[in-house]
Amino acid sequence: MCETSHCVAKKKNKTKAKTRKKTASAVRALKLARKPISLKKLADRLGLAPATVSLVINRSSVADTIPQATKDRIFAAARKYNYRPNFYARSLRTRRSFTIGVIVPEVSEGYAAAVMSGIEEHLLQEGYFYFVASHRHRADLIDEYPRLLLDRSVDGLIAVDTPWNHNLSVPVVTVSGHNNVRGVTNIVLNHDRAAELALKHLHHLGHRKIAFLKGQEFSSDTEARWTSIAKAARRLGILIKPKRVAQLEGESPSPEVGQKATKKLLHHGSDFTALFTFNDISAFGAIRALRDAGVRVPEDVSVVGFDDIQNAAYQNPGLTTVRQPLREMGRVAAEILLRRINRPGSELHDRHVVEPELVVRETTCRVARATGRASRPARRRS
Amino acid sequence: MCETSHCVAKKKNKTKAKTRKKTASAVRALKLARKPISLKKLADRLGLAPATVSLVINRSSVADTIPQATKDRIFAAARKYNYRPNFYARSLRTRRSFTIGVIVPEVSEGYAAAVMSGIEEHLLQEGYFYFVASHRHRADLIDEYPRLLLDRSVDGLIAVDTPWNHNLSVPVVTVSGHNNVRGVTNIVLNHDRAAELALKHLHHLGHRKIAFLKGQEFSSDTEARWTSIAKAARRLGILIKPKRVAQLEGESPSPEVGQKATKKLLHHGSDFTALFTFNDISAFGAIRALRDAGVRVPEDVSVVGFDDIQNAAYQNPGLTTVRQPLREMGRVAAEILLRRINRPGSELHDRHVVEPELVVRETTCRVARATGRASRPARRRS
DNA sequence: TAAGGCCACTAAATCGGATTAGTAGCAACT
DNA sequence: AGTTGCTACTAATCCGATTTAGTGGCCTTA
Repeated sequence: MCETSHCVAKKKNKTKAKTRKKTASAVRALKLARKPISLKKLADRLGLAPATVSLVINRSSVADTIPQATKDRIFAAARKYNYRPNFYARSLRTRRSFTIGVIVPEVSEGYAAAVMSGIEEHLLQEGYFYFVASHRHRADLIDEYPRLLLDRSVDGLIAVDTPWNHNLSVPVVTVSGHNNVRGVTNIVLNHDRAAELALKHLHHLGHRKIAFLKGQEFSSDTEARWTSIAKAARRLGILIKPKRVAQLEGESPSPEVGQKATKKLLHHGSDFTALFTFNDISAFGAIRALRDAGVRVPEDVSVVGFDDIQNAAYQNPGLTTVRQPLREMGRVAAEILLRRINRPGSELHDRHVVEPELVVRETTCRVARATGRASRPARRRS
Repeated sequence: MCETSHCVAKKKNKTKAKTRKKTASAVRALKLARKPISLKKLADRLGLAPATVSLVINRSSVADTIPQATKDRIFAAARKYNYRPNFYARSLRTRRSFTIGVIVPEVSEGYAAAVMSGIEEHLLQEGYFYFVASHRHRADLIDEYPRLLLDRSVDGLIAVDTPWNHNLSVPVVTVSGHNNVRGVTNIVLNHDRAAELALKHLHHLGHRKIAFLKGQEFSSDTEARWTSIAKAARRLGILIKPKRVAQLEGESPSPEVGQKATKKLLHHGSDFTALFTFNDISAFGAIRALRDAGVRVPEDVSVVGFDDIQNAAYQNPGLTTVRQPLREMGRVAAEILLRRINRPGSELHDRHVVEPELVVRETTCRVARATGRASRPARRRS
């Protein structure tokens, strides 16, 4: 099957090379492309049975005894008439679609986009295509899309940052899903390590009063991340005061949610010298809120983000953040999924852990010596 | 056909509601979902012919004379056995896939992601799914993907920011494509207006020495944008010195390319009080380069970006930029495409123009009075 | 010369629906 | 009594491949 698609791809390239030379044949090829020739007609032209042509083109072992001369004739004709197998007919028969479904909260947002990029890289290279469905955290869509995708006979599913409790008939891999559903492979970050990296960094810089932006309820990373933070904090002797914790609220993938949460923190007179946010996007908003309140970053408050999305590096100041290897997570997800699709028997790990990395830029610095609490009482504008 | 998918969707919802109540039936539904029942078997159970069931389920007008009682029986059975039509069988017969292909340079980049988000919004709501293929500016992939997608029997194609000279057998809509291929609808920004907005703004602020970051060769907007800028500059009496123009180079979708180009500008001793970049991403890089060279933004050099991607507003300082309604462009592209697919006869406009909007934030300000040239001779670090 | 084996294919079933032309049965009308 | 018309369906073909179980012809070998 895989061979088939390769073969087709090759054929096409040759056709292309040819059409480039002659305009006349290019036009013909174009016309033919309009209404592709069917296997049956191709066989007719060749004076062979469809079965023979099919076997040869698919390099089936049944065709081993067919002389090379005939095979060549068949390939030549396929090229000449620009034969392209009808995908639906083939899928109908083989019950394989070489298509997978990808479910994300929102395409236009850095996190999912980066993961998708990794997914795509592996998938397209293996001859698969993928459907994207973004649910924008709407419960009904989270429920419906898996079915809709299944209706489309996807060979497998990848759910990114999406709660998952379906038990489907096709292999499923989740990225940062934290539900334990049997048969689902989870690609997850080592959150313990991530929390440790961030908090150790802040601790080294002298920070003790650390505030947190906790993720939205619906984000599947929120719980795991928070548990890890609590653990790491305890280990380092950092006290997490409820007053210094704000939860992100709202489904918008924009920095505003971080800005709002931070405003709330400031409003409640919480004092802190550092802020560890749930993701980079909310860090951007947080920095904006801090600046608006006359708090300097990092002189008054250090900020550590999470994810290291595209332009975290190009914020001003450059954002210190915990990098998730998002692209890699996507790629690994695709790899594992394809392996499970193509080797159904193979043993199945229910999680694959990837490691975070601390990227120190310019939003963190040593806590101000004099007071030990750099943040002045928040003075909110407007 | 459309009705069909609606019908199926509705049916599913009901099933769902039911399964929620009883766990037993939920399990059964699940088991059935594993190996969906076929139309033929369903018809057998009903003691009817497959044709009848098909006609009723698809609400064909041929079934008008069938008594409601029978129809109800059929729907009830479909629900009970969780009948879901095989998508490939159906597509094979009807030659409609309710799938379209979207070709973008790179998914994980703000521009394409925003457009995709708009595309998706309309598409999914109309019962379509879409394949994404990102070519990363590789010529071979730009050439190959349309064919590959066509092999998958997509009903139409949307090409985002991608040069296009294919003449395909399905409707095609491009977003910011600037090639004139017959039968292809182009969604384009009013670049004349965009250039005018940006330059007038800078002109009003007293800027006369304006530098430009021109887009990469491969970006399909580059030419049109540049032509518009030249026109607008002439009208405003702004002289465009070649020394003040740098072209973005490299295929990376990261701010680095803007940073590099700006460094070059500074390195060549170009003096300017404002910089108009090709897009926001490169503006981020440019600001970084300026700051690294000890040039303050906006006090020494004003910067205007282009696109208004997600966190342009959350840069520090907030980026003044020309907004493209990217989401809307995607949505319109999808709308036009579906219209062309579903009403092949309808008249076909070869372009649809959308309007830009200037978003003034904090990277532009009045040119320094004293000298009329705010930028100090560039002193590069490292 | 009968049996066996190989070569080069092919016939036919199948995947799961959509669709068109038709038909059996009955009532109403002329 | 025959025709028409309607109701309620169905038979059969088709979409375009894949795949299994052959098959006819020729060459060996015992």
